[in-house]
Amino acid sequence: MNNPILRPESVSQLLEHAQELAGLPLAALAHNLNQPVPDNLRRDKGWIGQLLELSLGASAGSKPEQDFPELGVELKTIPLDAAARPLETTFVCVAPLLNIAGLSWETSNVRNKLSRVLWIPVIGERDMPPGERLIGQPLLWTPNEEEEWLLRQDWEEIMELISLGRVQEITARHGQALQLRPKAANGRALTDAIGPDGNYIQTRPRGFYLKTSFTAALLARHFML
DNA sequence: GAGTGATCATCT
DNA sequence: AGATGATCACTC
Repeated sequence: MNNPILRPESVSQLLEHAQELAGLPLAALAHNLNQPVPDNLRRDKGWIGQLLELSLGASAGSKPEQDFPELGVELKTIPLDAAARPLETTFVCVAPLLNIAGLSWETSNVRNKLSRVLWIPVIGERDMPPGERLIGQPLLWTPNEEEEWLLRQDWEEIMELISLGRVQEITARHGQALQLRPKAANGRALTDAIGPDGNYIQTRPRGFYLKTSFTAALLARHFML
């Protein structure tokens, strides 16, 4: 077992730690870290992600930054079924709905977060107890030209609609790789956005998510090599 | 409320 | 069965 708590000093060290976890059931990792193991994720949706953050020494917190800012790496766990297909979309970051005039893809939060991602697959069906799910081989990924092009097209299209006051028209069907969906504590959570007439409206906070077809493809591209 | 970690619950 | 829209826990 690698040393928890210590922050990795280099990307290679981080990757080594992640590789040492491969094959381990989540319950074993949790026990080593003195963490409770829930029977299901219904009330602990972030349990797996937070367990891996703790194990790999990621900075906890709610700052809109990468998990390892000094390394330029974002950590993401991704649930896979037995066929290595993603069971869920991947949350990237919240979407700005106001003051977006000067934003560009190059400086966007989406591009920053996805510029380098350490993917930690977690294998297990939805009905499998979290503790029994297995940690898979990690993948350090940077979007290739085609992937970045796709992400950029989607981001620009979605952001244009938002800037035009059409956020309420955007559904999860927009975009090939990236999609916009609600991201909130519940349906009563509201925030300001631009309305159809250029005025302010109240709407649900939104987040950018990677579609499963995109993450499935990027995982396949690497693991089939 | 806004951000982090995400999966749940329901509809098609 | 897979995707969409809704929701859970926690921190600040």
